[in-house]
Amino acid sequence: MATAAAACCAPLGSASLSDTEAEATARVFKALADPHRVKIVNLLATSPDSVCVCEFTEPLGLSQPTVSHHLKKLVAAGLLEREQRGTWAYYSLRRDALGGLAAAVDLQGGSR
Amino acid sequence: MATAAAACCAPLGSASLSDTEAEATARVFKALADPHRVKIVNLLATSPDSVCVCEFTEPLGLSQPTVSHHLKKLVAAGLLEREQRGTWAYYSLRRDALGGLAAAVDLQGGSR
DNA sequence: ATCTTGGATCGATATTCATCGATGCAGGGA
DNA sequence: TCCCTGCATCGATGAATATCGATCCAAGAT
Repeated sequence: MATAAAACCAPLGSASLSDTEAEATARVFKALADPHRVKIVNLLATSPDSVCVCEFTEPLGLSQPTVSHHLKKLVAAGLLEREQRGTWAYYSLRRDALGGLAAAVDLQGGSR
Repeated sequence: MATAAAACCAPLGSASLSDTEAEATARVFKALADPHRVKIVNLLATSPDSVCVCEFTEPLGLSQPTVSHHLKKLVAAGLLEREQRGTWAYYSLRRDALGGLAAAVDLQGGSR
């Protein structure tokens, strides 16, 4: 049985995916189905510390409300974590969730 | 360095993702950002042979044009392969592409 | 208390997308 | 040749989404 896959979504190679499982899996993919959100994840993946909202707007070339919108979607998908420090909001990558997604996509380890 | 990641898209953990790379990666995720397409991939992943279009409509509960629409998106993303056999069109899973995606998502192997 | 600043929410808008009926098209009989 | 069948494309429609300006709220600082 897979280990981290349950932390994210059902593996693509599982015997028979229920409609609910397919929806849950699609929801995680949908969170990553935007270039800006891919870049957010990439920025967080390459940063050792959490990053505050104000540091995203410039590399993304987006307004602050739009950045908040994308961050909210990634948090809702379980891929990011939010932490408030005084006036600032810091976001960090949930690397276990990303690992779970990788396991769910991998047909070799995730299912068979 | 990663091996199969290039066959799909740039890894999420790469040093610095360009806008073009982020778009390419998001495009693959977008192909899987639909419950019906997730189920199509799951059906193909659990089937040893390729599957013809007519076999998808019933388990998906979709009309034939809609199924063709989804299949076309998955082929365009490089995840499926199409083969014509007489009157029928058979689709199969490109398991190497899915493996490449898994490698791109995996922060351990894909980038570090 | 007032001002400033960071960030979330709201409202509006333009674009993308999923879905299906109708149609077109190619291949295989009869 | 004509019909039938499987599949792709077209056109239309309703829903979801990305984006931003304006606004609101909370937390410090003066």
